[in-house]
Amino acid sequence: MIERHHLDIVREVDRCGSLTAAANALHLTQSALSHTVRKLEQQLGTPVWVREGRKLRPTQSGLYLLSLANRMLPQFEHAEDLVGQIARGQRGSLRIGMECHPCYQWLLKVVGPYLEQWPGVDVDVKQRFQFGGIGALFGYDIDVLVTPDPLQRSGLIYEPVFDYEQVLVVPKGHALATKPWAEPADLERETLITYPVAAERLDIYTRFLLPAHSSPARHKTIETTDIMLQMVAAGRGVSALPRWLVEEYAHRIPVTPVRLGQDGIDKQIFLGLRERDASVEYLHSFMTMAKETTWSVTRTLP
Amino acid sequence: MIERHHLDIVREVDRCGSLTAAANALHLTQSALSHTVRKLEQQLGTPVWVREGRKLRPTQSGLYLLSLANRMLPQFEHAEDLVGQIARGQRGSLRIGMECHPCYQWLLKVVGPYLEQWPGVDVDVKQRFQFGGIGALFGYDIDVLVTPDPLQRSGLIYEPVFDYEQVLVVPKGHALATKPWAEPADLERETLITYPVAAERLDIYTRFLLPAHSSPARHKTIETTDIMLQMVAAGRGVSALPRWLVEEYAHRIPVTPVRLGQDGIDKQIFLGLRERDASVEYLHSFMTMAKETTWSVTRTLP
DNA sequence: ATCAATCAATGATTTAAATTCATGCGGGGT
DNA sequence: ACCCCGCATGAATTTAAATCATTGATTGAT
Repeated sequence: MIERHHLDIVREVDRCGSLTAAANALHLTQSALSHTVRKLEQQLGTPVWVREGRKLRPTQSGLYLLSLANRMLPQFEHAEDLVGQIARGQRGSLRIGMECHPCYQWLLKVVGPYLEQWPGVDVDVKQRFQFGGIGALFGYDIDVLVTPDPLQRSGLIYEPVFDYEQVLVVPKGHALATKPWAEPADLERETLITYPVAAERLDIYTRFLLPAHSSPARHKTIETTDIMLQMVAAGRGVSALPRWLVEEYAHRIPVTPVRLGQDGIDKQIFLGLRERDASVEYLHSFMTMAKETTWSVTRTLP
Repeated sequence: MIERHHLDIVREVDRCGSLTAAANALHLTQSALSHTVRKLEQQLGTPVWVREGRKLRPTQSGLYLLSLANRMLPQFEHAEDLVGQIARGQRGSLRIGMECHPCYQWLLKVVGPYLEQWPGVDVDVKQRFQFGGIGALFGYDIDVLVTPDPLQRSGLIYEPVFDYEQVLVVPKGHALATKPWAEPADLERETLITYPVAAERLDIYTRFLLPAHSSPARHKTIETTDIMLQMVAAGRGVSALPRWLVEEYAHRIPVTPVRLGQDGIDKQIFLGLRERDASVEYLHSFMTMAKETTWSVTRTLP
């Protein structure tokens, strides 16, 4: 078996030109090196160096081992460096799970600066989970979960990252656009456009329509926020989104936010992660940056 | 220090799914593996697996080490295989030194079949040596020397590979072409074309012209055999080459061989190599094939 | 819920391997 | 001829690795 140590020896002997010098460089005695070399050579069945007087000349095998050492040792050294970075929490992969569709816009703003600060961390975003976001956390499919429902389970911890108001989105000039707030009954002649998720996870149902036993005239689902707002602007329906998101789009797309009910619907978004990961530096840093980013995002418009 | 053994462990644990199974596969006790793993982990400063009940889940570090193992271990295994081949003399590099210009044509015929029989051997040919062919042998710049001068030195051995007659080459229809042999005086009005080497190494000087105190009207040098013969055919001079070589070219180029002196000049070509290499299989095989090839080459024409 | 089976961790002991120490041998240089 | 210097080698020592024996924990079956 060729061991890493053997490659160390081959490289060092080549560098130093003699066994004795190499032994010093490797913090060994000349004797130890001599023994090791002899054992290696009889194991390989071929000399690694030919002894010409006091000089050593690498044989074919020696030359090959040298090239091997020059290829492999840097890989070992790089690996140790990398594992060290992982150990110090400076490197790893951060898989983010999203249970909050509109948060994608917010996430993009967090990830940009994050990638700059953590060049050693690869970020991935997943939006579909076979056993829900929490299952994905437990199953190590993701490392962080962005969710509005902080379901407490032992082994998981949550941190609130931002609050926002969920509002109705209507086209500019719509009848509701001028009212101070919308009533559930106002939606009974409207088409409601939502992301394609179960109704239980849509606040406009659970906290607005269902309590009033109302329902919209029709219900359409659309995957992406952009198209959704285009549809609203075109008068094809109304939707429910975070206020800050609507206000951000309002520059480009003629839509207006309307409060849902007199008191509005307030929401809170949490980051969840496994307890044992809480001390991992690059995960912790993501939490911190997420909260900071929030500040600027939710306040881009007065 | 990440050792090869550690990579073995990581790979085997991944393959087997448990420490105990991996321990068996590695012919170790469960305890030994456990100890080694613990030491490795505290050396790296990070766990390689997280223990979830009795299951092991690789950490980021573990996943990285696994990919490392899958890259590195095959290289080690391949290296051992290769060194084994070198040890058995089935692989290596064969650097041939040539001190005999026209022999290049002959060499080409040897090398072709040789490369087929020894797919693990790389062949290289060198024609210029700072300290002569023998110096190149001693200096390990070459492994085999093709030479007409078998200078005996301790540590070197020679084998004759073929005999041939060195002849004068004249254009077809030349005055000398019909004579049974040429005399030194015949060259006094001719241009002599040779390879660009010292006169001491040209037999036509040392064994033909100089003993008779003759010299040609002019002396030109040309590197390649083909051009040399083209020049001869064009009447620009005469040359001296092995008879078999001239006869081979005579099909395509209108030249004729003429004996040098009544008795002709007989030459012998030797292969020289270092004594300690004599038992290397692929070198020995080259010797054998060289002799065999000779037979067919020197007798291609009656 | 209990029990047996299986797996991992650990401490003590044994075994094996690597290293050192002391010494001999031989080639090169002065 | 002499003295370094570098490599080889055998015996002693130190260090590391493996085993044995045991424990605690988890899982699956009864």
